[in-house]
Amino acid sequence: MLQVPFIRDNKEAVIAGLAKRHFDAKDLVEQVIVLDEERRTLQSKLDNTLAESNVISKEIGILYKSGQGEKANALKEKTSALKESSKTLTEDLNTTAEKLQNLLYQLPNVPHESVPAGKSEEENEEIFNEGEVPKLFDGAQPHWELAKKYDIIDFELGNKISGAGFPVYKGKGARLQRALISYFLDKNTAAGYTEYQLPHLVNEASCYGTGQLPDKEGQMYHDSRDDLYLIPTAEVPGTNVFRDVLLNESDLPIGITGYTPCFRREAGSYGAHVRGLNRLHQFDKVEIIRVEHPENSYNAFFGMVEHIKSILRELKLPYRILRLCGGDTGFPSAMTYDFEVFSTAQDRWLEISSVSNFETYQANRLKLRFKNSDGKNELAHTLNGSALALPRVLAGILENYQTENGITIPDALVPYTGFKTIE
RNA sequence: GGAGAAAUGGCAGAGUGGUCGAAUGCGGCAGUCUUGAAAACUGUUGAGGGUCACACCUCCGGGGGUUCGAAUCCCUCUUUCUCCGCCA
Repeated sequence: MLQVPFIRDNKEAVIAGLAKRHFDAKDLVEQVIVLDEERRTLQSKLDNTLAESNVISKEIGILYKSGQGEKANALKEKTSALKESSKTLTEDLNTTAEKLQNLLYQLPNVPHESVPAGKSEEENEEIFNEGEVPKLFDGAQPHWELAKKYDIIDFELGNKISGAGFPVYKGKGARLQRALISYFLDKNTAAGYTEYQLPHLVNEASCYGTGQLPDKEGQMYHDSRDDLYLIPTAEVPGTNVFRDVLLNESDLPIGITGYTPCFRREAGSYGAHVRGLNRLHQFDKVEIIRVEHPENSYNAFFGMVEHIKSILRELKLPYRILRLCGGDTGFPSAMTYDFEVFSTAQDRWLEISSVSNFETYQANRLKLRFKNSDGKNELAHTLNGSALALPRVLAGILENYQTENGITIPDALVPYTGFKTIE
């Protein structure tokens, strides 16, 4: 959530910045400023009313103590009018504050100045590309065929047990999943991230904290009986570790990593691109999350990008990095880079990681602050990235490492799988 | 699931109707001392709104109520602890 004083002081810059998303913020921004003024006027009226009644209450106390009950009773009558007006003012204030809040929820983050304008994913820019696309033999297959051929993922069985989008991993497929999780976690902890095991169900406040609510309600599974949400990503419980937290400047930077399953309703998704592992209702992901000093957050961002590069390099997967344009950058993010692995058999790129700097946007909702060197409380910056999402990495491995005699396991994973091929 | 107790500042912990935004201790910050550090001593130190800055207002788990006045009394919800039951 953007901060009102920031909007007030940088009105034109905010509108111009959001225009890069093809988001017309002009009316919203105007309304925010008007409502905020209204809010402050009401607040100060209410404050004055309360101040007056506080003074009278004190007088009454003193009068009673000195035995002047009659005078005290006379004063009591004065307070009833004050009570009435403070009640009305409070109601007005709450209404105004709520309206303002709802407007603020509708404003996405202002993209970083380096983020190019653009409407959709077509305008994302490839900024890096590494790894060799293998020349596959004739008859190479997409991963869903390979999964069946080697009996390592059973989509039909998942259909029976749960429904579409809930695959069952079996034998070496299951082991490979577990290997990837351990491998990613080891890589992340070696890079300084602290491993966390986080809840897979979270409450409403946590969803507001990271911005899943109120916007993306329909994308999450919800247990209405206990009012809990299944996490769509470890970002939600992981970032809410820092909700309502006041840090010391010396605590920064903080990096945590965690493996969780992720649950997404994916309402509205359809078509050939959702086949196999490409899009699932339940999938596994290892996430990295950072809390940073505002001055260092972009260094940290590029550090995360380098870290993910090093993993993909070690797995020897062909990948590219996209700098997302304004229109494709997620609502709360100021800057996002996507990583995509090349799926040779499908002849297309698959997103496997997304690294974002949210600057203060999440921290403002979370109330995540640190005490800066002036002794003032200042909002921290939050960042996160996948390191990495499993299904499409698995798809990439299966497809790119296939041979006529089976699937070769990348060297870096062999210590984790305990086997070198799937045949 | 049943019974009881509790929830106060970064942490611990006093405070049962008015002068309490809240004693005290720890921690943090600044200083004295020291070559430096530690210890000791002195001072300082909650958050939000508001203001150029003050003033002022709000906040003692959340919400509601009683009262001229609530951390303190009442209702309710949530959470934690103890005991019992159940259980991976």
